[in-house]
Amino acid sequence: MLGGHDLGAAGALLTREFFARPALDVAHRLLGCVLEHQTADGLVAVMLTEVEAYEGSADPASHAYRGRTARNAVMFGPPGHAYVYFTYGMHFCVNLVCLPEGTASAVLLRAGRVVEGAALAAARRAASRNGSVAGGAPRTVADRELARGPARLCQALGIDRALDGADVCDPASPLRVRSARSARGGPATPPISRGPRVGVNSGAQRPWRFWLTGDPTVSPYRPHVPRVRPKPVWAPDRSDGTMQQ
DNA sequence: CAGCTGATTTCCT
DNA sequence: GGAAATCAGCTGG
Repeated sequence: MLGGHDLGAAGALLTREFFARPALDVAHRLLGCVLEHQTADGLVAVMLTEVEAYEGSADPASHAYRGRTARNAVMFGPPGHAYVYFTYGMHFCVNLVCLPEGTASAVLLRAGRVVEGAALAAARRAASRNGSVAGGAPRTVADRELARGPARLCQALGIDRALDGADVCDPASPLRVRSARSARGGPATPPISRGPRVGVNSGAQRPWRFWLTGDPTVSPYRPHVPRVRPKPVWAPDRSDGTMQQ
């Protein structure tokens, strides 16, 4: 939707105060809010449908559990900034920092519904697949799959480490968050479900994942499963008893 | 749909 | 050196 005039229901930017509270509090309030990223290619916006709260020093599943590092430094900074990290050698995930400077809680943005820039989002998602499709029909990405999962959400929005530390409360920032549209004939508070966080080991019993009940863009739940030994084999005996690696 | 596996690199013990 | 806040492709039921 292009903003012609009087989008009365268009959400205002979330304030610093909104984020200056515990992550558990911020998490469920973020559901229904809109994350948007403006780039030279255009604007992509998603309505958040799934989030997870991470406490800092008190939460063994948090990246900040063992203190400040180069990677997680932004989490210890002021609220309302994006903490973007790189994982599994290929994926980015984005969090929004909570609580005052000095503490390190944050909310992981796990999924959303694309509400603007769907064509650009789909192009980014498809491009990450194969770059160019030779001869065959390009695989299309279903609308509901565009931002279904934390790494997919970052792909659809074009988020990477360059946005680590971005202030999402600043109107001049390329990455911003708008409040949920107030009820205009709709329910003021949609039904929210909660359950254990995805893919975490320590602290898996804490039900700190929140999502919009029944929303098709919410990612499927996967419990944490440690991978088995990757290389049980070694080079045949060469009589010197040495092994590679 | 459930389940398994490879990809790929950064960070920390 | 190993695990990681993941995803896509493939197999089999």
